[in-house]
Amino acid sequence: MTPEKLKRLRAAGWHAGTPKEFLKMTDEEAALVEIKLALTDAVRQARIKRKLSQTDLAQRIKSSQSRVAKIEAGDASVSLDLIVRALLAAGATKQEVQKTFASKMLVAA
Amino acid sequence: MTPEKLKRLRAAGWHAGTPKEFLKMTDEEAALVEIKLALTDAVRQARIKRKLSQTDLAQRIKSSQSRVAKIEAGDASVSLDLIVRALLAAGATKQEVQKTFASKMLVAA
DNA sequence: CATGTATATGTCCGATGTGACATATAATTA
DNA sequence: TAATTATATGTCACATCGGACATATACATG
Repeated sequence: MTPEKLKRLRAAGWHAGTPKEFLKMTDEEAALVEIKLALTDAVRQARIKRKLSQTDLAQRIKSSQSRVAKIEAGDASVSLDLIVRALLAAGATKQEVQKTFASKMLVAA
Repeated sequence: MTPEKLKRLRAAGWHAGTPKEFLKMTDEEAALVEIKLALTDAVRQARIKRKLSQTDLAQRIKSSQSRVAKIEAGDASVSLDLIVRALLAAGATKQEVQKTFASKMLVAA
């Protein structure tokens, strides 16, 4: 976990309060957050690649510019469902989404 | 879309009402549903592989047996977040998730 | 630097998801 | 087959999410 990423997580409201509480996240919780962040990055990349504004993308998913901004900021109030809907609407394929999921899974073995 | 899959989707509450309305799902919506169903299958596979009961898995994600049953049934009331949390808690590996997706895609393509 | 355009952030309340419970129906085993 | 254990399904009060709006800030480009 880089300081950079930690900073971003905190800014987006992922910490419960103190650093200790933050660090109490289980491996599974941490993995879910990583999956989400990887997907939000993918949303921004896909959107920019297709020269869409946040407002454009918002219309495609029947949402608002502010919510798209929150999606891309990795805001804690955004569900995985919404992130994936945005990603698909930004033109990502099913396969691309799958790849992101799989690549972030914990390798237990 | 096989009749089999259509039946399952309807049973799980995915149709809005009439078949026409059901078919009005956009490609993105349909893709999201397929992703969800592939992941719910992966949850069940991972859980059984590790000899966990639904109750066991429920405890791991601080939920209830009934909700785990709904996850695995592909119930429409279950979020992608919860599905992925269950998948991680069931100890699914990258390989298992990829395999599940791969098998789904053969049918979907 | 003013005007337009894109993005970021906070708030609110209606919509949706969730754990828990009750209970039904398998599936397993004594 | 009775008892036990596992899974399925419906319901509901409560929690979380989401669209919309206001507004701030950044970035163009005339």
